[in-house]
Amino acid sequence: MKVSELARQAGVTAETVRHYTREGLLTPERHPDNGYQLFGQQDLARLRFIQRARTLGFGVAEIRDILEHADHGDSPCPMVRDLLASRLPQIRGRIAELEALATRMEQALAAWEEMPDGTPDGHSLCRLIESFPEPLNADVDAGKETR
Amino acid sequence: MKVSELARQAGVTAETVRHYTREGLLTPERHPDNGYQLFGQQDLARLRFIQRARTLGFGVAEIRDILEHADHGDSPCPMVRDLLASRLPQIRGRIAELEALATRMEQALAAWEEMPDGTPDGHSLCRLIESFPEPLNADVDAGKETR
DNA sequence: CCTTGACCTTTGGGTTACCCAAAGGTTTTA
DNA sequence: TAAAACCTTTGGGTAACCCAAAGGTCAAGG
Repeated sequence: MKVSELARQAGVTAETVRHYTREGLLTPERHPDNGYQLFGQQDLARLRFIQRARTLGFGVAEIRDILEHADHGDSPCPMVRDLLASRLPQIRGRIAELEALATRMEQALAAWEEMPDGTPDGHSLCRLIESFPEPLNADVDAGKETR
Repeated sequence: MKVSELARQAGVTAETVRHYTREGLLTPERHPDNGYQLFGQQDLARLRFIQRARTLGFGVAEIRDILEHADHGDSPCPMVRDLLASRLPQIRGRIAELEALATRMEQALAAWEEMPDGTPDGHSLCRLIESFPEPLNADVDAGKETR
């Protein structure tokens, strides 16, 4: 099957399939005449594996490593477990950060009630923001997600 | 003061200051002789404002808009509140996703106990991952953070 | 006075997981 | 047979910085 067909069967976009192919997670054959990429059932299984792994928080590069191990006949499971174990606390930490962020946002919105808009006067831009505790030189990137 | 001085006083890297300057959040003067960027107390206040705003989840582009409003004498507060209000549910949603991710990871680690490593055999790469429910064509990007 | 080391500048590339547009070849279908 | 639908590769964009390179500037010590 061709790119779009595989993509549809797995429920992803053709671009995503091409991306995984570029990254070496999928290695389709080429139709000798037109150069089209040809995928088989194996590739579909692989792609579904990739999706599950993504669901578990693995990155594309990590999944490539896992697949390469498996392709070499080595069990990737120990690696998988280690990655999972080391990543989990990071995720928990991230959750705590976002929780704190949400709390700060709620506080700001609540404070809004009893705070006038006030045109910026050179001393203040927006008290809503300025009345917050200083980041105090710590890790200040709690906001903004890539997704 | 120069870049590094400002950066140190605010507790960020010089690169970050340069980044904000490139993005137009900071507009230092230039020393006529050597072209060095010169920042004043105002810039320090501005940078601290930026830090607080980042803490509240605002993006650099948004902060630039906020600053521009203020610079034009308009109160940015209404904008700030709207941004906060619209972003909050997204953050909550993100937290729920990560919570689900952490739970899946814990399930996987727990399942590890009673599952042999098993060399990949063509039918299975790593049951630890494969025994998970299919993403079922939904939004499959719950993992991986940029930070 | 001059050398070093610390600091400044700009430019350009990397990070993550894709998305999207463009230009051009192929296949399918009406 | 011509248009619609799909394929290919290349290159640029996203968010918020980090880092290296090449080269100019400045403060202090010998």
